Amino acid sequence: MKYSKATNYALHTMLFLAAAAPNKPVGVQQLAERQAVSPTYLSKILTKLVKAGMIESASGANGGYRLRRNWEQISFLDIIHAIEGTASLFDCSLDHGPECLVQRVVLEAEAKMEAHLRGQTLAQLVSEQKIDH
Amino acid sequence: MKYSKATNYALHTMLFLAAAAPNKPVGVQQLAERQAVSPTYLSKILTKLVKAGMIESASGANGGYRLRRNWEQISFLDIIHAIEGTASLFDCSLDHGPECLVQRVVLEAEAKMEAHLRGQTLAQLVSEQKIDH
DNA sequence: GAAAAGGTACTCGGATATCCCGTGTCCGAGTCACGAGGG
DNA sequence: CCCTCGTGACTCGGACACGGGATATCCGAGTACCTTTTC
Repeated sequence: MKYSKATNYALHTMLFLAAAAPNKPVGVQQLAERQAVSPTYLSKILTKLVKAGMIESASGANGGYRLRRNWEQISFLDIIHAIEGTASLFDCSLDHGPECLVQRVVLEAEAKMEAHLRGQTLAQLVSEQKIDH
Repeated sequence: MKYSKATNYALHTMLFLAAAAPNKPVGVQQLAERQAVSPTYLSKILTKLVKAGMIESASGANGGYRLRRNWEQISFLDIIHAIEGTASLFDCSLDHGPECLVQRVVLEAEAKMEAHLRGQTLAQLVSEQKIDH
C-alpha cells in the first residue's frame, strides 16, 4: 500500500511548473535533473499528464512542457488519478451477499482521503510554497 | 495503490470470528473454505494476527483460532496495520528542504483516512451486520 | 476375599497450528533506440 | 538540420499470491493398574 514513485514525480513536476514562469515551456531535461531521474522515464510520466489534459507539450527547439489554461483548479487528486488510475483501493471479490460490510467501510475511508486531496488545488499550494520560501 | 488480498482475508476472518460464538475456537479449515483459499495460506495470515495479539491459537483436537479478551476495541486500522505494516503511503525521498509540501498534503489525507478506519471497531460492525441480516 | 465400581496415570493417535521452502505471475522502475514534428 | 517530445520493446528485480511438506504441539480417548466399596 504505497503510492508509486511515478506519482511522486508527477506531483513535484506539477508543483514546479506552477511555481515557474507560466508561459515558457520547460524541457524534460531540466525537470529530470531536479528530481534525479532519467529524462526518458520522466517524459513517459509526463505524457500521461498531457493525455489527461493538465499540461501541453511542444516539440522542436525551445519546446517543453507547460501548464494549460485552467491549471489553477487542478487538484492533487486529479494528478494522482492521472497516474495511478481511478480504481478504488479495495474490491472484496468474495460472493457473500451484495453488500459487503468490509468493502463499505474501506471505501468510506478512501472517500475521506480523496475529499482532502480534492480540496488541495495547485493555486493554493503555490501561494503557500511562496510563503514558506 | 491497492490493499493486498491478505488484508481482505484478515478483515473478513476477524469479522466472522466476532460474529461467531465467542469462545469456541474455529479451525483454519472452516475459515479457509468460507473464503475459497487454501488453509495453509490463510494460516500464514492468521499468524500475523496472533503475533499482533488480536487472536489466539489453540493446537490439538478442537483447537483453532479465537478472539482475545478485549476484541471489541479492535479497529479496522489495527487489522490493516497488522498485515500491511505501518509504513506511511508516501515518502518523498527527494532532498529539497526539510518541509516537502507534497509530502505534507498526502500525509494529511492519509491521516483522515486512518482516522475513519480507527473509528470502526469490531463491536460496532458486528451489531450493524446483525441488523443487515 | 472376590467382584464390581471408581479413580488415577500413562500412552498414543489424530487433529491442529507453525515453520521453511519453492513457484509462477505481475508490476514498478528504468533504459535504449527509433520515429515524429517543429523552429 | 537539430532539438525536442512520443512511444514501443526490452530488462530487471522485487513483491504478491499461493501451495506443499515436514515438524511441533496439544487434546482427548483409550487403557492398564491400583484403590475403594459392597456383599
